[in-house]
Amino acid sequence: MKRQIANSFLAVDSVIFGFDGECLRVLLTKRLNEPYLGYWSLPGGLVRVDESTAAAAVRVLEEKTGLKKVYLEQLYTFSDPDRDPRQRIVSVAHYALVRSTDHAIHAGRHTELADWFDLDEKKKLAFDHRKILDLAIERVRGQIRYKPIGFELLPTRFTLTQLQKLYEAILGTALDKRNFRKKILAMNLLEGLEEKEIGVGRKPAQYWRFDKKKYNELTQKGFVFEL
Amino acid sequence: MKRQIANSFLAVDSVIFGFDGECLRVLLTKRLNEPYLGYWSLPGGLVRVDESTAAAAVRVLEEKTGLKKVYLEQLYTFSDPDRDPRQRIVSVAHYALVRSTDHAIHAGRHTELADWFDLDEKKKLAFDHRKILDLAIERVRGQIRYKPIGFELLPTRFTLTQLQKLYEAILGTALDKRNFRKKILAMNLLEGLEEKEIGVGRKPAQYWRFDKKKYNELTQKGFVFEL
DNA sequence: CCAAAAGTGTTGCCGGTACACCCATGG
DNA sequence: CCATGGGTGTACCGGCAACACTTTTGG
Repeated sequence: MKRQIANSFLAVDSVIFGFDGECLRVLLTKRLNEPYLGYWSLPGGLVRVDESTAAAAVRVLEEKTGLKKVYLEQLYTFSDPDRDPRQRIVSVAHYALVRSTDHAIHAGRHTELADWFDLDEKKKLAFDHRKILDLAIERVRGQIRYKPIGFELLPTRFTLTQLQKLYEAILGTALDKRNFRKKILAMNLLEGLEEKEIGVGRKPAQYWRFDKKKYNELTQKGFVFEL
Repeated sequence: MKRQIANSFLAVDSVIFGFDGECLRVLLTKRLNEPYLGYWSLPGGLVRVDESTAAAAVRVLEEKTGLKKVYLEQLYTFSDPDRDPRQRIVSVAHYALVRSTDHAIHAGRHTELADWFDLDEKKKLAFDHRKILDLAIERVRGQIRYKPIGFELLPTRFTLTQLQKLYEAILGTALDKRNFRKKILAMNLLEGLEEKEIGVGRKPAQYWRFDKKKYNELTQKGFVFEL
């Protein structure tokens, strides 16, 4: 009954987060086969025999979205023997943070039907993917407070208002503009750029850039990011 | 060359922490076979075909130490194709916190050579187990601050000094006695017991108990443990 | 000149930290 | 009566939260 080809045991599934300026979103793909035909699911694939799961996640992500060099981290390994009705498949779930939700989806459309979904649209997903997604959300909520991962979701050049909107979207709370700016600028991790917004019918905002090098230096000296 | 029996792909390795009253320690087992014959290694074993990795970790832990019902959590999945020189084995690492280091080791001795080691004894371990151990230490250091996992390492009845010693051992810093007590007692999660120490040549200390039920209630209301 | 978002300082409060002495017991 | 660790209160300081108005641009 259980046709267990060695490497079909191990899979990766990725929770790919993007930010549209207002909401945090996840990239889902529509299943074209049984089981769960027609359901939305997390993009994933089998791990090859001589590939680490991290490498597999990177590969699958590029296959589905065309994106390379995204922030990718292991989330949790799901191993309930019944999580796939066909046969046992252990899945090492990862989560990814990508900039520019637009770019990702175009590349994905070539192969499969993929789309971005709002997080609070509590759609029913294939397999145990709802559980995986919920865990990923919880993880991102936890990490955003004390790791500067938010910048992975924004263009390299961003305004403080964009950054604040992002934090508000992820944490689900409103933040005070002045306090937010004070705190984030006090860390000295943002480099102010000369350029400003143009063509907006209002006072143009300054652009900023996250100084990853400085962050790494400070971290080694015991500094901890916290917002 | 690669004799890949299906379920031999997946293993669990456990980092089992105990506390001896002074230092945090790990339980290691001595390898009786090649490769790494004679090296110390994390206790581990293969995952059975219809068993989740969590179940496998619980089973292996009981086989090696005789302990049941310990605090056990998934840590990370290690999947470098070359991590085992014989063949590819993906390992889902867990970490466990056990009370009473004495009890654990006796049960273990029946089957294999096992012993507790001080954390800063940077012994060379088999496979990538040093990496796993280091990650586990980091994880415990991070979690002890905002999850009440410390109590899993102490007897159910403990003194505040024991608790403080534990925190100092894990965090690697000295803590102020008065501030420590104030903060932990202010959370209202410790229940003071009538009994006191006996037979010590000094003022006897009061015993306390961690009220897990109250913790769960508070947590649901948004309370977060933090020390 | 109007609409829209950008940008900017001060104050009160709470919580964290620093710090030293008396107490109860066994031997 | 001595040694040992148990147990307790206060004062200062810094960081966090609350809060409203002026500025700059495009249309």
